[in-house]
Amino acid sequence: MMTIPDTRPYARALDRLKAVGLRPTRQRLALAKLLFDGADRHVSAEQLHAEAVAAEMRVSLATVYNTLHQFTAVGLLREVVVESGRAYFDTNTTNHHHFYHAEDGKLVDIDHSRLSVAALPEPPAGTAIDRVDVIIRVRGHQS
Amino acid sequence: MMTIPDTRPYARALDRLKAVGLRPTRQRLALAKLLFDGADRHVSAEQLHAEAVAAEMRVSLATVYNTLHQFTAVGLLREVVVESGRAYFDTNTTNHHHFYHAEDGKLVDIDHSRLSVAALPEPPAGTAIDRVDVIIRVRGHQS
DNA sequence: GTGTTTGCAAAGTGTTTGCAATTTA
DNA sequence: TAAATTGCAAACACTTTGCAAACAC
Repeated sequence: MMTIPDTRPYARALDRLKAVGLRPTRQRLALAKLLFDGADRHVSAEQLHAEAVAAEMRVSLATVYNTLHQFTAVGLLREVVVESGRAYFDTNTTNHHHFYHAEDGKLVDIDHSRLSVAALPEPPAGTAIDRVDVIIRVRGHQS
Repeated sequence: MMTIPDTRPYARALDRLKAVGLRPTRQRLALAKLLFDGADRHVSAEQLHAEAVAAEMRVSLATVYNTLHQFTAVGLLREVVVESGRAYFDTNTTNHHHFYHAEDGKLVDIDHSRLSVAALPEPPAGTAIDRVDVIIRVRGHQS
């Protein structure tokens, strides 16, 4: 089955923004396009900003931060914490987990169906489970 | 069964340092005492520094950072990443997991035996699993 | 027009580093 | 005395904020 290429380059990004009720500003459209047109991805603010600059989209780093947080707040992105000192955002907002390769800062999704966390213990008194994150830290093999 | 109180307040800390081959300086002894004399705990550098200052132990924040990393390097501590922007260190170095309560920054251990991660998927080509971290994020109930 | 969003530069947070002075073995 | 360790202050990396100008509706 083939996909017909979209002739209006920002159409998809526009739809996404409309769907969540965020004003489709030039900057938000540009970032949404980078993030959502294509396969799922994991980005840091600096990375995304660099890409936007490389693609001649004029966006400030402050706006990239704001936008990533707004997108996260409305459920378009999910924040992944793997390293203190750098925030990653994941375009895959379904229930899933991650491999993390610290040496090169790369994340790889693990579908929820491929890993099961059995028998969750009772949370501390007065609290309820919000979400379960599994991070499998990996390293380059040595044989 | 009762424990006889230790009359030499730094004896345990001293033994720990000797065991891993770190010079027992005044600062390291003080921090080891705060960390290891008592139940397992989770601390950030700022927290530990504040405690040391409160206990009249003269230690600079830079030394607290250095010491936490040295202790981690020799296996006396384990770093727990739950929040970008703040590093936590855990005195429990056994294989276990965590509840994390973001609102008050508190961690609670989950013994390895109380939670099982079944059927780990194959790591990406060229990598091997280093360690598996499960973080269960919790929030104060609303009924 | 009115309220929202942006970009800049400044401020903030947590952490690391260079190096002279101090301490340990 | 030689080598390791400390503390300070400066530097750092990443992130957030205040506010005037620009933009969307």
